[in-house]
Amino acid sequence: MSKQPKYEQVADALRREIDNGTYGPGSRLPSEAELATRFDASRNTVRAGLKLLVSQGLVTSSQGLGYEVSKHEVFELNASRFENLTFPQNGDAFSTDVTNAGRHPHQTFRVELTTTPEYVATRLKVETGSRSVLRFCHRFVDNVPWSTQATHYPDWLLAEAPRLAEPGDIAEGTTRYLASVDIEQIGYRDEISTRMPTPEEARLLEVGAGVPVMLWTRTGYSHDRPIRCTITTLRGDLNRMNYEIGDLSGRDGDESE
Amino acid sequence: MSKQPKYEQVADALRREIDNGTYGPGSRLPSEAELATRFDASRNTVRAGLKLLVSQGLVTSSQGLGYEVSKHEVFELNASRFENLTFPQNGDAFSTDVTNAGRHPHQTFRVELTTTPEYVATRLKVETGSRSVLRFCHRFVDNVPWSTQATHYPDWLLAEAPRLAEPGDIAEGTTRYLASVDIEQIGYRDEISTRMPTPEEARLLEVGAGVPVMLWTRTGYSHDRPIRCTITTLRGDLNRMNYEIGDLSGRDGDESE
DNA sequence: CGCGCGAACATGTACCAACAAGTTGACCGA
DNA sequence: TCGGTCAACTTGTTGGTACATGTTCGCGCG
Repeated sequence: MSKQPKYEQVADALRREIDNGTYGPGSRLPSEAELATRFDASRNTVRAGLKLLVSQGLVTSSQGLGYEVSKHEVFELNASRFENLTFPQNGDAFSTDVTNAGRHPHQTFRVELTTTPEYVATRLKVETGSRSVLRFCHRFVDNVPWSTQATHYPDWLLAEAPRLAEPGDIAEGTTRYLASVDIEQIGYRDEISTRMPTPEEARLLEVGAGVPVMLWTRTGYSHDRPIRCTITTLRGDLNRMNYEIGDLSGRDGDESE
Repeated sequence: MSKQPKYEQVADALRREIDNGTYGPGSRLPSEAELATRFDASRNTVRAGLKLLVSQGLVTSSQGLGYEVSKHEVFELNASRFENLTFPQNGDAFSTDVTNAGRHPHQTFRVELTTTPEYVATRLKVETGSRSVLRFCHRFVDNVPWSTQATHYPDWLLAEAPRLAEPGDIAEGTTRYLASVDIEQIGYRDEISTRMPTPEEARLLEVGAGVPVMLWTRTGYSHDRPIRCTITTLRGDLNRMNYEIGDLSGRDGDESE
């Protein structure tokens, strides 16, 4: 019956104990040495089992401290609400949302002129190799890295909206600014995918092994062509995206009664 | 300068060679022994480096065969199109979409009466512990596991739509059937999150380490209350979700000219 | 009192060895 | 020719050792 490798048995036993609350979120697991004794296994074998749990995002490890059971607080992103169509995800909206949730927002901001990456060029319908303005944002909540956001604007747009290329925030928000020069975003297309972070992403978002990232690409359209492409990279363990479509009058029945 | 651990150097070197095409998608990496010689490291160290790449989803390993560079073919899910509101993701739609993409669809199907899980009960606004009909679907494309889908219908709905509890497919699709008994889905709320698969999910979807799953929950509403809750578990490496919101007439400008 | 150093303990890295188990292909016999 | 066996390769599992490095805490010295 012991066809299952020993390190998997270790992982399964610990997973069960995490699930049933023996080790709650935030609590520390016994040390590798203790587990080795308990399971009558070598330290290497126990480490293999723990590595499994780490790669599944259940626990994290830190040198000198031990293994800690992960806790996930999920932040909800309402991606389809009308506010987001008119004022999509500008820095102000982020700060407001986070503050409303009783948390402390923080972000760093940077503007560059770059050659358009192919992924973005396809979506903006501009030539690969053409230039675009990149407005990049690195966001934190309570000093925990939360997401990065890179918005590209095609260079033809600069003739009409030169302030996009200026460094620093646009106080009224980019969408409102664009509307003020008669460029209105009247629709968008979202693409959502997930994968493990690249080393660069792992560094920016400070995620360890076992935490995937969610990639959210929003391409915004004016009446006749794409005007922006925003790529948001979110920590998968901290975010959930919501879309509400159609008539949801029956949604909050228990609250409205 | 060699502060970086050797196994990371191995991983980085191989990652670079995968990125620049030295090892293309589907090709095999040199064996652990060869890499050990090349990097002047022990087999264990090389294995640690390879494990990193595996956990990042870049390569897969199989006993007796070696390491293979992953290839990702992404399947697009259009989640916000109107068809999906009226006929959301029934088996027929899945088969049609996949066949249109020139692939071979396949699915197994099962109907159960279960106690409603808390996650679902919250969304259906029924009491935890109440019963619901679970219609479960395990889907394959070209015999590769693609997704699982579990749709729960609250038990009060059975009085009006008894066929939901019958085993086997509903030929015209569940949404159309519900409409025929005057229960129309007029809106829905989608929630999307991502995480590493549980062992159970890894088994059903045949994903190895390094491939996250995407969780897609759709709660459908009639005019006055939730009528269904669908939880779809998708292989993260094979799927991308799309939402189109607002007016996208400018989207396909190059095609319509 | 406070500061620093070090002991004790945690995980991280790196190596070695041996055997288990899956895959492939060559070889040999019927 | 066909079929089976086996050698030679692959990765998987498990044990061991040693030392590096990060963290905590208490002891002792200034």
